[in-house]
Amino acid sequence: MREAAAAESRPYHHGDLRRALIDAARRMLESDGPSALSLRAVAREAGVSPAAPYHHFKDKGELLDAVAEEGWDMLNHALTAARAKASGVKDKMAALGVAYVCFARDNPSLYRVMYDGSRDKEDLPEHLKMTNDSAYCQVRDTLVEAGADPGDEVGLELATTAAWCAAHGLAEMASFKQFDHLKVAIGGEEAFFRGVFEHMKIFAQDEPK
Amino acid sequence: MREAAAAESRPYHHGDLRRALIDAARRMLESDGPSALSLRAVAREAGVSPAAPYHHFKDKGELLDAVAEEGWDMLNHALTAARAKASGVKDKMAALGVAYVCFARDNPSLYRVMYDGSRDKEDLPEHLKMTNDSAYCQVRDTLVEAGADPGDEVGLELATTAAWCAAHGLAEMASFKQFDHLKVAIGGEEAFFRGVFEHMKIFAQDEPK
DNA sequence: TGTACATCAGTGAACGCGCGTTCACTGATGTAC
DNA sequence: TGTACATCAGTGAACGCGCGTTCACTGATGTAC
Repeated sequence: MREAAAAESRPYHHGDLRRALIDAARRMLESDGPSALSLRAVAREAGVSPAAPYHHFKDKGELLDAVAEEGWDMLNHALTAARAKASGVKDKMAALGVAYVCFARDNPSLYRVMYDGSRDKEDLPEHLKMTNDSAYCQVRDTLVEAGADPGDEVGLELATTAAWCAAHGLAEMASFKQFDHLKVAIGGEEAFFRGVFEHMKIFAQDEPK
Repeated sequence: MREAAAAESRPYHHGDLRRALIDAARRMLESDGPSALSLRAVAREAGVSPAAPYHHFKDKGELLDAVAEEGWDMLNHALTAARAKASGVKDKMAALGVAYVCFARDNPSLYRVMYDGSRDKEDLPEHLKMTNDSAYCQVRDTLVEAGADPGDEVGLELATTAAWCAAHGLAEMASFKQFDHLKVAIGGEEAFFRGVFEHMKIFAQDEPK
């Protein structure tokens, strides 16, 4: 229906099929989940023949990579916004954490594709650490602002990693029904996120109360 | 080869095909990854016709569930052992965390199947919370031993969730090459795990140093 | 103890399916002269 | 400004593949008498 209508009005040359394919992929992703993301289905959704994508992507993997990269960009922007909006230095880390988890909640399948792609390569995208406004660097810089010692490289990397792991862990867990009653008891989903982060000191041994 | 040999000596009735199928699945899982886990491939690996598994499992999902459940059992045992072995109360939480991450490192694909099954149902297995020696309960009880207030139900659940998320996050991250240099700098993988956990207080706001 | 028979747990062929990818093709576009 | 031609970006049919599942079947087992 939708595709047929698009096909009628579309000229032989699409204009920006690459863009259209990525958009189609993201649309399908959030409506049908990652397992429904076949190259053929994406072409179908974009109203184009199964062979057309090969003029823009070497193979299915390359399309997935493009989708994932857009996801990382979106995540960066979400964190930038959260960081800018947070009032005090003290609040910034929690704000980053909540923004991270909200991103995953709002784009669950995209989030999955981002990490699946990385897992296959056994490495996160390079630009995560290299680019200055990358998500990783924003967490690290915020930690420094909050008082972490920028001279202690290993310590800082560990802390950044710890924050990232915590956020990722919650991001993956938060969608389980198991926690619904907790969210209610606490007064909302964001409060739940903050509540979890507040307890993240539990593994610490060096600062007994 | 292997299957052929097995087929020669095997009688018409297998004896315990259910067990053999789960074993075959786990073998394939760790050698070829979760995406290679088709019902047909499992039957092949077990040296049996593609239709045979249907006498023991309703469908592919039921086999996967059985595999996942075995995974949860193994995780429970790993945590029990770690908890028993840890010397002081203070060390137990870290020991649990490290044991959790090591389990995921040693059984990466099984770990994946455990959570994938849960994600589809949007809920973790029921027995995770119900059974007394479940992984979840062990974390919770250890927190109480370490001084958490068992009367504050919500707080305790939050803390347990926080610990679980932290461990899960690290478990998924730890396999990325990105962290190899950190592991070296710190002096080993386990030290890296402990180092990350030690920084897990970073989201805390209520206890400024 | 022997036998008829129901039941259980396999077989192997077949079903339809959607997939990723390739191929020879053709319509549209842009550029050199 | 007009035209020949190379290049680009589509088409649609076809390839081989492995999948989950079903089916009619058969060999092995166990049980009632």
